[in-house]
Amino acid sequence: MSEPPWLSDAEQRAWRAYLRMNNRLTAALGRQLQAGSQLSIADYEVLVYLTDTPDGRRRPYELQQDLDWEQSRLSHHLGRMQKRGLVCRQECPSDGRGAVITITDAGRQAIAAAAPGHAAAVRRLFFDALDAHQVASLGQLADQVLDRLANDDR
Amino acid sequence: MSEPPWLSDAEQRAWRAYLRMNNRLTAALGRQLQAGSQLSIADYEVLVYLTDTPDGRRRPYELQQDLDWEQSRLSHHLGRMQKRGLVCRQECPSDGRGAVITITDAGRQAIAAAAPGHAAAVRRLFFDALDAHQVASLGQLADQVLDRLANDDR
DNA sequence: TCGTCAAGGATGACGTGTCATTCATTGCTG
DNA sequence: CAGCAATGAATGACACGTCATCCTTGACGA
Repeated sequence: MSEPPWLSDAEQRAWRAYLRMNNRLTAALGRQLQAGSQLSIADYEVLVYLTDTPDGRRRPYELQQDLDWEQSRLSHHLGRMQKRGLVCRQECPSDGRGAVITITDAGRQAIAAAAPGHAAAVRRLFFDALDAHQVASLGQLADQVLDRLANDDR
Repeated sequence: MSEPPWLSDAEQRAWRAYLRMNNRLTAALGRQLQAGSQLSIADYEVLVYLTDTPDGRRRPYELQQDLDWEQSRLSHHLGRMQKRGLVCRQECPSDGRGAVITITDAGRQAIAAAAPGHAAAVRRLFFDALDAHQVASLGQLADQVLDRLANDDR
C-alpha cells in the first residue's frame, strides 16, 4: 500500500522540465495571441467552441463542459467578453433559469483573424520540436493521467 | 519553408488532451495543497527555492531565475507572502539597489508541513499513471520544446 | 399541489498575473 | 570624475480565477 514518499531524481527532473515548459509555452502562446489579435488564450478557447456550432450559440453549461472550466470562471469571463462585444448573453426560451451565449460578428472576425497565427505558433513552438511518435506518446500519456485524475477518490 | 497551416487530427487530439490534463492536474494539485496547508502552488515553489539554500536567504533576481517568473509577478507575490509572514524582505548590504528575501520560521513550518502531502499527490495523480519509459520520454519532450522556445526568434 | 431539492447561472470579495512605468544604485566610458 | 546605460526592484492599474453565496426555475415524489 505504501509508495515511496518522494520523487526519484528522474521524476524530479521530468516534473521540473514539464512545469517549466508549461510556463514558457503558455506565456509565449499568450503573448503571440494577444499581440496579434487582442485575444487572450481564454477568449480564444471560448470562441473556438462557439464557432464549433453553426449558429454560434451555446448554453453556458455546455461551454463549461467543453472548456472544463469552473462555472464561475466561465460566468465572469463571459461577462468580460460581453463587455468587449465578442459575445452576447440572452435569456433561454426553453429554460427560464438559463442563458444562451451567442458569438457576435466582432467575435467571429476576431477568431478568424487570430486562428491562423495561433495555430502556426502552436506548430512552430511545440509540434515542430517533436516527431510523430512523441506526439502519439504525449496523447497517450495525457489520457492516462486524465484517467487517473478521474478515478481519484479524494 | 512553408508548413502546413493547421494541426493534423492527431496533433489536435494530443494538444487538447495535453491542455485538459494540465488544467485538471494543476487544479487538483492546487486544491490539495491549499486544503492541506493554506499554501498555493506558487507559495510552495517560492518556499522550495528558499529552503534550497541552508540559510534560507535569496536575492529576488535569483529566485526569478529559479522560478522562471516575470519580475513583477515575483515582486507582487513576495509582497503577499510577506504580509502573511512566510518570508521577510530586507535591504541587501552589498548592493544598495537590491533586496534579500529570507524565509521565516512560519515559512519553514508551512513548507515542512506541506511537502509530504504535495509530493504524494504528484506521485499519486501523475507518476502513478506512467511507467518509467514514459517519464523519461516526457522529460526528453519537455527539453526539446524548451530548446525550441529558447531559439525562437520572434 | 405543495415541498423539497437539484440545476443553471450571477455576483462580490479577494488572491493572482501582466504590463507599463518609475526609481535608485551600479558599472562603464570618456 | 561626470555622464549615462544597465540592473535590481517596487508599484498602480487592470485582467483573470476561485470561493462562497445567492437567486430563480425546474423536477419530482408525497
